[in-house]
Amino acid sequence: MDRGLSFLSAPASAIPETAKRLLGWEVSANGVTVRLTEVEAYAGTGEDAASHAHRGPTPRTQVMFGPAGRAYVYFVFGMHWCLNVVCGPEGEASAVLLRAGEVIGGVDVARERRGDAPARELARGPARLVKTLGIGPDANGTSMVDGSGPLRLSPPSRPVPPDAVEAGPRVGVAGAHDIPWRFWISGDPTVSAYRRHSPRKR
DNA sequence: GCGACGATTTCG
DNA sequence: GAAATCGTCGCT
Repeated sequence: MDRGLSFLSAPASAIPETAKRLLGWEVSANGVTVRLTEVEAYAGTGEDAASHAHRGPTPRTQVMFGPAGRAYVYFVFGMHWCLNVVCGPEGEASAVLLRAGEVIGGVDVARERRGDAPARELARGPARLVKTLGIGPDANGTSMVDGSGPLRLSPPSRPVPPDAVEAGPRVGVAGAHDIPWRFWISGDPTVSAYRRHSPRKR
């Protein structure tokens, strides 16, 4: 893996650092380019109660155990899709959830998919980001780094200074509130709002 | 086979 | 605050 992407394959224990380094990277698909402003790190089996891979591999999480640089796309709440970049060595599950970004290319195309929304809200939230990119379940398991799939991950046009990165608890997770594995660019208007997990009513 | 529960968004 | 809406996974 070239183009400065080798850090994606770092050991799963380094997943928070890997997530941080993805801020400012650009994701392109179907005519839209998004600059990542908010991400979350998820570790593998037994290490992270909030990770889909926490209890070991399942049919859904198979791709998380594969090589780094592939897309892990999952369905949530009966209506939304979310996109992760699979990280770590093959066999170890870890991934970075792409939570939000700034649309820096193809704003008109993004608007067609998202409807009339302020520019900063086009990719503000993981499901909105997926919709803006025009991808879906077909992208699950495809490479984001070799051009063979609809997605392409590229280095930042502008670097993000390390001191511009803030960290906090992940959004909407049921447990592991003590783990500050959500990272975002400080003060960026495209970063989504923090919401704590809300249990369903009986 | 069944049922509880989401790494969310949108509307009221 | 609460609904919408359905695939997944563990088994109450």
